[in-house]
Amino acid sequence: MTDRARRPGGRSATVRRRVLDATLAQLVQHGYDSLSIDVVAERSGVHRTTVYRRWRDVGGLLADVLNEAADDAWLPPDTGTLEGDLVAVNREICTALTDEPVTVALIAASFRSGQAAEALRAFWTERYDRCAGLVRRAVERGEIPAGTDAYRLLIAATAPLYHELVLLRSAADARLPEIAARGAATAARAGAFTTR
Amino acid sequence: MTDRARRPGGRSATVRRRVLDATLAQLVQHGYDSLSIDVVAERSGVHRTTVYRRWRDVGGLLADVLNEAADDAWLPPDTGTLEGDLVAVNREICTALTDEPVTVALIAASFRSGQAAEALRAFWTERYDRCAGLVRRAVERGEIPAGTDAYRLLIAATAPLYHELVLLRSAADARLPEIAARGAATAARAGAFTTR
DNA sequence: ATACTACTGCTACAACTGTAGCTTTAATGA
DNA sequence: TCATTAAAGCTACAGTTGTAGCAGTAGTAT
Repeated sequence: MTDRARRPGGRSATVRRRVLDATLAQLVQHGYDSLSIDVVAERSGVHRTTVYRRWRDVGGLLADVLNEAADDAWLPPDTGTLEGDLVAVNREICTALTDEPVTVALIAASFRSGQAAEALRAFWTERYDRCAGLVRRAVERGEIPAGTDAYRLLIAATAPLYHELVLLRSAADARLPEIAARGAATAARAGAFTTR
Repeated sequence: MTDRARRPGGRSATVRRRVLDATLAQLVQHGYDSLSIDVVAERSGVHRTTVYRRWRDVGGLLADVLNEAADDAWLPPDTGTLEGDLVAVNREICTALTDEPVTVALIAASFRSGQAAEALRAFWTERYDRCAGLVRRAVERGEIPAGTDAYRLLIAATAPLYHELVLLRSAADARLPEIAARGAATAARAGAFTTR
């Protein structure tokens, strides 16, 4: 890991690039079930044993893909109201869960790979941290009481989406983002997420 | 499946019993990662090929275990208030997710096995259906407006638990059931889950 | 009793997964 | 340019997973 930084254009770096590209391409084209070290190795032209050594399993591959993708400048939207912000965030989550295969694949992999579980946890923690500003703005506007626990509120707003789309696998209802956001915003206004 | 009913004490039935017992025992003792057709076959004394034929994969085994377990007389608690009922339900979910290995194992398996996914979906649908009575009582008491969508309310109350304990794998906070239930109940009282 | 049917047991095999040990190659630094 | 070193490539192998085809056996019906 540290060596890749020391030799940015070196062989290790190109190998990593080829392998991660192959992983994502395979995932997009043939789905999570088709992902295996052997397939990715073949597709990338990198030898099996090399992939096994550096990434250990499919979860490791996906974790690396996610770590790279997480390294962006994403910030939660600012629509002017708490509920509007939450709806916007939920719409993005909805898209990620229905259109992007990486997210669901990583959730699946997280049950079989410690690396994937850790990468996913880190990713979500970071995103929820960035969303804390959204809650702060709502407090400053006086929409919700000071002392509102940002994390609890954000979980309440987003968890129903994961529950329905990932665990229950219900048909994706387009109103889901609004309903979940409205519920959480309503509860927050009534002070249900204040810590003290 | 239908034949097992026709020959209740027959060889097929005893084979099924031995295999399901072995599956559950293995799961409890050594965890989900240790579950494989071969291990279960060895442990049950039933031949590998038989288990492969009848259950196909680990997801099939777990699905059968769950189907059997789901066939009980469970009813949601009646504490006299909506929030009390939701807290009680959440406490049960919390126990199931932290103490009982079957639930989490089935969630994990549901990403790799259609049978497991379907069994889980059916299980949850049934439980949410049974919980609808809890919402109806709250409406009759005048706690929440008529027209409240029971399913949405129940999802809002329970989803944060699954999100934190299964997906985020945060440390189990004992206050989680209360917080999630309070949020959903508060939103419901304010009419956030009414359909019309 | 006996034939019939459904299911289990058995053997063998093919494919996939993961690792060990060694050789070769490429990047680095003197 | 050349020695050093880290990482990639290669071969071979062991273990696991899943399947096909056939033989044997328990339950059912006449």
